[in-house]
Amino acid sequence: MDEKDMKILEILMKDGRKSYTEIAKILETSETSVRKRIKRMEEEGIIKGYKAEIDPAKIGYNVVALTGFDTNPEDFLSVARKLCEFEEVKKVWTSTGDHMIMTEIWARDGKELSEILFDKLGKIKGIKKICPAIILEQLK
Amino acid sequence: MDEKDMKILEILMKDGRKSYTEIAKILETSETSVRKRIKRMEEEGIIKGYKAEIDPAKIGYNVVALTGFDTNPEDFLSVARKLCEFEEVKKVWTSTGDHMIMTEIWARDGKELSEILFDKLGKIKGIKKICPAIILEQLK
DNA sequence: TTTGAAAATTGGCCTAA
DNA sequence: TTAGGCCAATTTTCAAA
Repeated sequence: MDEKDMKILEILMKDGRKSYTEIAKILETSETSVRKRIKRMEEEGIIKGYKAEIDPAKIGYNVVALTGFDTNPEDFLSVARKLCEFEEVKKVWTSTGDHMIMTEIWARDGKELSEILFDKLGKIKGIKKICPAIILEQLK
Repeated sequence: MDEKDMKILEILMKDGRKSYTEIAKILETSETSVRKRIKRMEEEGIIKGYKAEIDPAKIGYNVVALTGFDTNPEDFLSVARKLCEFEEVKKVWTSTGDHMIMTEIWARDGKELSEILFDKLGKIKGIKKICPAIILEQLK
């Protein structure tokens, strides 16, 4: 990890499809150098992958909620792992603060969110409290 | 937006660098069809962009915090916009729930997080309360 | 670092539904 | 009018020298 690696990452964080050639042009180096650095960073897990960013509302997911889950301490990890298995649950973090588990959940509308939270996820053993915060807008 | 578009999106959400050719092979269709659909979805803003996913800890950002901000109602939007300007603030959402503004903030260590939150961001006019939750692990 | 072949991208033009 | 087939030119990728 040097200066050059860092610059490559900055570029790829903004545009994950930028070609090796273009990156090389920006850094004033060779395509080979850039490619080998990226390959290495992928292998080392520095670059975990590449994702297309989708606008959920434009494909019918009009309700996205940051949702905290509180659990009994002993069920904490099993609940977190279980949450990962659901397609609707796009992100799962364990964290300090108000809630031990934080998630991002996509739903088509409020009714569907309610079903996901309270019918599907609410049945997971060990959950004591569900705290949804509906996202109004993603500014960044 | 039909079935085929949806399948393309699912693939690109998992691997944003997959080539048109490969996607076409998976869907058993032509490269042209895939390419034109992706172009259209990019133009319509369904696909907002492509991003490399970086492991923050592996590049020295050992402390990532989901941080809620409370503001006076009249300063709400200006604070949210201001937060977007900081390099350390990777994501900004406005939301219902406990906090009107939620963010994801990267720092090298606890000391740096403290400086970012209370020296830099804390000075933004209108902020009433800062509620950081340090991420222990991103499971999904 | 350079070189060259294979693969992917891109644009234009065309047809069919 | 739109989705997609076809072809040709260019660019990118990737491995070997």
